[in-house]
Amino acid sequence: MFKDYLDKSNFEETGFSYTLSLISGKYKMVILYCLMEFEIVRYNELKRYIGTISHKTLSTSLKELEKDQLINRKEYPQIPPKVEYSLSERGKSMMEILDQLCIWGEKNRI
Amino acid sequence: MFKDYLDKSNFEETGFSYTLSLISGKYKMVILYCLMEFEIVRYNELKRYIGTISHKTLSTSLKELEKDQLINRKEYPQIPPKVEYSLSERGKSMMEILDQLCIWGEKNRI
DNA sequence: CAGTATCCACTACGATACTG
DNA sequence: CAGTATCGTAGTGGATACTG
Repeated sequence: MFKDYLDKSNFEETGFSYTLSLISGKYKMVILYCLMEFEIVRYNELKRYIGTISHKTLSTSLKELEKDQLINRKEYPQIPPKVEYSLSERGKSMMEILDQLCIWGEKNRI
Repeated sequence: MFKDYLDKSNFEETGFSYTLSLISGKYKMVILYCLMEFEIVRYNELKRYIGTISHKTLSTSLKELEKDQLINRKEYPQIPPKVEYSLSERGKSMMEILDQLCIWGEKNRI
């Protein structure tokens, strides 16, 4: 799979680079991780859970994750507003792969 | 594995975060990838192959990859200098996992 | 050949205030 | 509650020149 890079002579076009681009950013993986654990989470719950994240970063990260179809956003038209975030099926399938990285990291930490 | 995060309440401490930290940076994966394909590569070969990378980035990336023991650096004491880089066994084992991400990316590109 | 050193530019992110 | 807008900062990478 990696050797596709050679043929294309452009790393940006590989599936690997594409996958990484989906999770780049300081908090995207943390967000995905929270959604995996809690399944359905509201905006402020997420903010409280992660703690150190700013509104701006949480907001833009969620928008990008939604655009990349890794998460679902469900908005309830009511006052006060209520929005629930959850992993999409696509997001879940990616998380399965990423879990392997976690295992490697645990085993191979120096 | 991911749920270790919950127990630790600190994403930075997870194996996942650790693994990502090893490959963070614009070109580290590209370098690792080149070493996987060509096996033994000299500094300027690497530079020529990657093309867009600057000396500074290539130099610091190689140093960090070496420090993290993902690559080997072999220096021949001669004039002009000759240095060969290659994947370590540890590096190879990580690349096997990362290849999965490549496959996912190819299958799931939108 | 295999790097360092220096300076500059860009962007990601944080803090804070404001809004429907 | 669930965001957006604005401003400021810090770290990452690029261009270029220099060296053993």
